[in-house]
Amino acid sequence: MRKDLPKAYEPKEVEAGIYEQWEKNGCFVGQRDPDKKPFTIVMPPPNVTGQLHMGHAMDCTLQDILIRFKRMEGYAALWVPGTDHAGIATQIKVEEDLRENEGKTRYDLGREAFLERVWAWKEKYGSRIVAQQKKLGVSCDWSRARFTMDEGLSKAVRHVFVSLYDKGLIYKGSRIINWCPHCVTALSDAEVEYQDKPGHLWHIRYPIKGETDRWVIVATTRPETMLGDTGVAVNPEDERYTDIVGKTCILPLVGREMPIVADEYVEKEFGTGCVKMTPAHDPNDFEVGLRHNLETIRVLDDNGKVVEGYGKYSGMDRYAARKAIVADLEEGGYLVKVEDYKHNVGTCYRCHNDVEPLISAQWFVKMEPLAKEALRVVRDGETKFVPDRFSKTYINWMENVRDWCISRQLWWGHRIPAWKCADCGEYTVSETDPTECAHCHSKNIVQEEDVLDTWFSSALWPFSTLGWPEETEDLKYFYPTDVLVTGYDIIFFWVARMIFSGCAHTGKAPFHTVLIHGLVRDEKGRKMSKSLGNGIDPLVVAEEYGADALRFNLVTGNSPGNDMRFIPGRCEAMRNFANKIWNASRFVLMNLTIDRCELPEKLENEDKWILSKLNDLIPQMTENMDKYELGVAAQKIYDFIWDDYCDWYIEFTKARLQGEDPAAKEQAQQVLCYVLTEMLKLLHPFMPFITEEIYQALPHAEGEFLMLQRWPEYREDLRFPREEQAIDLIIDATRAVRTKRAELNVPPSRKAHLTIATDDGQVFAQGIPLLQRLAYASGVTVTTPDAAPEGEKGLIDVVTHAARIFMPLAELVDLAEEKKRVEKELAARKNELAGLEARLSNPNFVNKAPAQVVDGQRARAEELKSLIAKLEESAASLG
RNA sequence: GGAGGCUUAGCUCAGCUGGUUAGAGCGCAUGCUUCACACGCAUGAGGUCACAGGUUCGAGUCCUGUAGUCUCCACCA
Repeated sequence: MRKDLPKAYEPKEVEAGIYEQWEKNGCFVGQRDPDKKPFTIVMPPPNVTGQLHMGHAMDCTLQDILIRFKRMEGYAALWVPGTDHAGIATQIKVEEDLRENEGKTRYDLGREAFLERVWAWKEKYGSRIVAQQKKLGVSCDWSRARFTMDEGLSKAVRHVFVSLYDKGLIYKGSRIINWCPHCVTALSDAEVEYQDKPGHLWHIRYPIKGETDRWVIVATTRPETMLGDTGVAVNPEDERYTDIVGKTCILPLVGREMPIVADEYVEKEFGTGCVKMTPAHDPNDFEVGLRHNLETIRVLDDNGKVVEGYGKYSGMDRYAARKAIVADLEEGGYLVKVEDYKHNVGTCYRCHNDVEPLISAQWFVKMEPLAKEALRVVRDGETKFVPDRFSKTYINWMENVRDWCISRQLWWGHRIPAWKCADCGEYTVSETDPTECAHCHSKNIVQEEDVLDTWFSSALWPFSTLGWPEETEDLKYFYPTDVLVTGYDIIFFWVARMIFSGCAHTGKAPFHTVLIHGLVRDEKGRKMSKSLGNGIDPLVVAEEYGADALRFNLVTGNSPGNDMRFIPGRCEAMRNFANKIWNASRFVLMNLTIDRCELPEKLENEDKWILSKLNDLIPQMTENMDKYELGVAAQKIYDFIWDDYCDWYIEFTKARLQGEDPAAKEQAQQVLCYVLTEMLKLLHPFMPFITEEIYQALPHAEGEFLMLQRWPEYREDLRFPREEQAIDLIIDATRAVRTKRAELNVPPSRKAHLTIATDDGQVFAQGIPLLQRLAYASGVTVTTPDAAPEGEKGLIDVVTHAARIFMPLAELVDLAEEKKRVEKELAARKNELAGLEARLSNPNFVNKAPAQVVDGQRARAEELKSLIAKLEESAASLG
């Protein structure tokens, strides 16, 4: 047993070693056990090339707390970790690296060689995030770690693709999609971020064919797209334009003849009421175009440059083209006016360049049939969001969900398992690579170049990681999983897609609870971001204050689903808390002569007091944990350890520990040790390192780990309400004495004899050793109220509801001031009592309020009466 | 345009299904080398719980409205 703990807790010295011990002893491994209930969490897989940031730290901490709690509760707990290949993000990083260091593009290398580079990159950085997670103490089962592009997971992806395709739920179609010309790929709707940007509204004249000096004036924010205009639309109700509907106008600079059509989509009030139609580059125009048979002419290529066939504009970047076109329009007299105009522009969530809507052939998942079941499980409560409000967010999105564009023009990812036949033009979609066209048996087939959206594979994460589509033992035992913990920012990207995927492919919702947390912001409330440079590295914090302090900070002081500000000062407070526990334990160990921690036969009042309070705490914490109120539970154990155990109980035991009675000494040690051990268990999910370290120093069975101990349970035999009250009286008295002494500036060294006049003589008599130490008493006399040393010279008294306590400190007191103070207190108490009595005499209150509340108020009224009586006596004695 | 959050002590935030005297951490003030801890101990100051109504015996908590603030979704050229 180690007793020579250093004076201050040094997390750096212990954390790594403890983690290694846990890992070496297989503490994290999820064991299928038919006698136990499973509890499963799958970790949201971080980006394989990413760094651990504060958001991950919070996410991991919450999961670790849950899984450690459930493990201690006796569940067969499994936490599956892993990483995500993160298509665009990773590919961009490698491409950047390639450009910077070798001046090459991915095309210079070719697909195969480029992918080798990405895999190398993955190997290099993939392990970094794992190492970082370990520093935080995460207790996941590393033997089951998965990567989204593992063989097994890739099989699952392929299986799902084929199955959806066969059901007609995956199709390839030409649609307006969001295109990022910088990343050169399609984006799903969810990957577009809208930003308010200042721009202009250009009013342009389009001459009407066959008429002189007549034209329509259209307003646009994107003049360069006019090259692709194939019509002009007005509102059918708009009387200004009824006569021109059906006529033809001529596109300036290009000379194209285009119809003027009437469509409800156009709003009369906006701009001029005439809208140029560019079906190939605007989703709304595309829809209008379909209704009126407008041509679809693409004028921008994949890189955002004007396509061939437009003279000098061809080859220009879209912004250069805009400039040139506006200049030419002005010169030709077509430009009527330019207004400043602020509008919302879609930008790429990766590179933040403007998204270019354009028509393109992409693969889609048909969402409507899939959304149905995904909605049902949430509406019916089979899957619950915590906090509940996020289910509204989810339902609202799912009800309005649009088809999911799943193809990405990237190389890094799961390549779409579809082969196009050069002869018949049909697709062959298959789980194994086909050698011939399934339709015409031609050998002339080519696989699609594109890969799948990253989220296509993450959507399968809860079951693909457990071996699906194979019927593995893990899948049978651990699936469906229990809780999914993630930030609200990826409810649509990820949670929603896991839910419908789970329902569609396994027939079950993948988890019953989604625990949503907020973002971690900086001290000023700003999002932590690379560009702002305000990110705080969790590992730096863990290094300085300890992983436990960081974890505790991340789960307390905010409520679920709300963003939290990361205040470094709070970490310091949590570090101090860790140190407090450390020193309390050091105190216990220094005084420990026993080698087993069992409750003694004989218990003093103060022992019963702490045991009773601990006993109360247990079911409360368990309930909080069950309701995912982790911060509340953490706060409760914090308060118990600091306020009850350290501030009072340890002080209480000193009388015995430093006394002469060996039996009393041992008895105090046993209770100290017992309560400490139980506290460590309750704190362990939150602060795993320090609790384990201390546990290892305390008497315990050889080779056992705290993390595998059972979560404490409520014990009927440790309920001591009477003793709890008794000690509360002693604490009240102690406080009253201390307050008075502080008011009078009496130094602790100046002890004073206390005379306590009380009806609870026995309680106070038993408390004499405690009072002596804590209330700076040189001696204590307990008498009845009749025998109070009223009016005796040199005595001043303080009052609690149970006692008047006389101290020989009168010479320090300004009697007039003292009288004022007592009278002020008296007035306040009388006021309070009056309020209470009014309530208690109200039949409505007495009849309607729960008995418990009424009794409580009656008891308080009695207390007040008793206090007032004593205060009156005290005031009287002051003359 | 639609939805949701937030507004409680100087600062950052708790406050579960309405129920005694609204809490914490930090900061502040005063005192303390009390033999676990100055990363500490003791004591204290500091709040008309954004505002206005309503429901109720009782509202920081529930309802309605107002103001400020933040976020998400949709997006009109």
